[in-house]
Amino acid sequence: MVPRVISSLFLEAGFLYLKGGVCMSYVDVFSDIIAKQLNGELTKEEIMNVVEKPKFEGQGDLAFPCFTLAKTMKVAPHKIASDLAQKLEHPLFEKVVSEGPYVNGFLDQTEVSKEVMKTVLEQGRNFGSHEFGHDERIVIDFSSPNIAKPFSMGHLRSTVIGNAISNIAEKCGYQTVKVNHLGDWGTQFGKLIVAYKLWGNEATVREEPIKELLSLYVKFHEEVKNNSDLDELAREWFKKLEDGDEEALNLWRWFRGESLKEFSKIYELLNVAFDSYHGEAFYNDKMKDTITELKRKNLVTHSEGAEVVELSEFNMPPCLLTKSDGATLYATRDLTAAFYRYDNYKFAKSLYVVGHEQSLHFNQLFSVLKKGEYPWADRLEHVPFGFILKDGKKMSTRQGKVVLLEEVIEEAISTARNNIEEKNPELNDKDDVARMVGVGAIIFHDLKNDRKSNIEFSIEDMLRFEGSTGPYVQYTYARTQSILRKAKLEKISTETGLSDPYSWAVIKAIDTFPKTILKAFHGNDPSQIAKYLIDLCRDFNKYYANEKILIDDEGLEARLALVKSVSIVIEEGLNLLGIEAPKAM
RNA sequence: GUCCCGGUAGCUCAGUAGGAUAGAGCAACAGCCUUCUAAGCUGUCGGUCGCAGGUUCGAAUCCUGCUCGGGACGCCA
Repeated sequence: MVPRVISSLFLEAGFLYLKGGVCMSYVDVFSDIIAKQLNGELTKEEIMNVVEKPKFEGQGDLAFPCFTLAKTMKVAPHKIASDLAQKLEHPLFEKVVSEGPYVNGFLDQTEVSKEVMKTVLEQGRNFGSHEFGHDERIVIDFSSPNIAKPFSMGHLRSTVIGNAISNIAEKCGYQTVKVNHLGDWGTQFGKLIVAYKLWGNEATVREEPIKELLSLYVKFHEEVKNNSDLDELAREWFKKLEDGDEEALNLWRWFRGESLKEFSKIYELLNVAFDSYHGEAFYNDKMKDTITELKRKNLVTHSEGAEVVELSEFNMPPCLLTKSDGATLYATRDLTAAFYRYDNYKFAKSLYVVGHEQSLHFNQLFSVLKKGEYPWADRLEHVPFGFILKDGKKMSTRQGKVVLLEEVIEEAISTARNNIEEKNPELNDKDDVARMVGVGAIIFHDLKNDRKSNIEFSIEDMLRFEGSTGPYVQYTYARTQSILRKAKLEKISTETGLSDPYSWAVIKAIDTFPKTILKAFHGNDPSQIAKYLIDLCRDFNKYYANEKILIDDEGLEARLALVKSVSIVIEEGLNLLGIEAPKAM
């Protein structure tokens, strides 16, 4: 077995246990004592491979299935399990029993809970952090809205997914470069300039820039149906823009500035910041070099007046670099950006958080770089996500079918505000908390499901604050804070453990946090953390409902240690998703 | 036509290096606040895991075919 597999298994095991300076996992211990009884029938590693979590409550904490053993030993699996279980014992295990073909191990809850809480309280916010990133750089291209178009629900996905992936990467020891690759160049500006010159006027645009520019854009697409000359005109104006025509450039600068002002309001609400706003226009004067470079590598051929890179060996259509009129294309700009980013950041990974409808485009992009044999070509990765659908169909800017993110956020905040007035009118900082909760609801709603699946737009779902939602997690956090305030303890000791079934579920959940972060990182999948938080909160709320915490007895400190541990993990988990945790709500 | 996603409870979705009796939330119904925040907790109802084969001791999970929905497929981004 290769070392990487062993180390990943080791991390997967969870339950890290320190004794005598040797880091042991509970899976490790369990597998070890089984291996010793099997006299070489299976190695410890093979056993670790199949050890799993029992399916049902009351079946213990670790399970070893005996099916494969039954084959080689030619003995019925339940017989093997019961023989084996009788011989297994270890101080960390309260008992080991067989159930059908499984050997189930029960951990000593008092000892393990003490260990877990101690680790969390000592490490605090660093609990769950990893160091394998070694400060290498990951470039993340995300959000990337189009100038002169409204910030739609679709851009929200890229923004919150990219932001969360960035936080998770940092938690794993990487440095991140967050790039907002603004859609501030392209034929759409030709269209917009034409539309503005034909039907627009300055005063209206100044008053409500995004709204007016959008309606001009929509009008262009309506008119072009009856007048195909408009398309040609738009192409000409874009060409002028690329050639540095003053009138075109001035309009472009104006539209871009107004758009950025609007976007920054949204980023402020979402609490997202970028390291670079180099959009497509930034690469305008660098594209000649790209084409020269690709020609130097003999990659460029001519086809129907256009310059392309043939990709038939990758079973893909060719990648177009220039149109027959000489103007560049989307792919040219993305290639240029890839070169620029590698030269400037020497990234270990470069991610593109962009909708899955662009999968072909990115595959072409990566294939061009592979064909050019750039050694870093395989460090680029497309992180696709599904659409936000309206009535089962993709929303289209061209037809004006968009839902504006800012309006949705405002509505979420005011709903949160109403809830506060109703449920907790004495609360301080109502506006601030309402903002955290409203925005948290929207971000969580977007992140809780697999990013690849399409989402049917539903304002009702987004404004739901009960069940598997952001506010549910935030509420659970507020509960922990309320208890800790009332307890008035300066330092919580972890000299005693816990052994009731409700706290045990919480302890086991806390313990899987580091592993959940690994899973989220490797899959570029923030939903792992969202789902984890829901599970943790459910376990904690059950504990809260069934065990009285603030009783002055010998178990008080252990219970408070649990509450404190939970609060640390929830806060950190929410922050990784880009959500704030209110102290009260 | 080719390629890429997806089909699990009425709705929204978890669940894949194959494992025990398929899980949540919402909705519906029934309970729990003189006791740590009821944005919570508990219970009831609810499923031929799209269809058909195959591999296996064992398949929602792996393979093949089919079907349905969405998307992409040279001068848009």
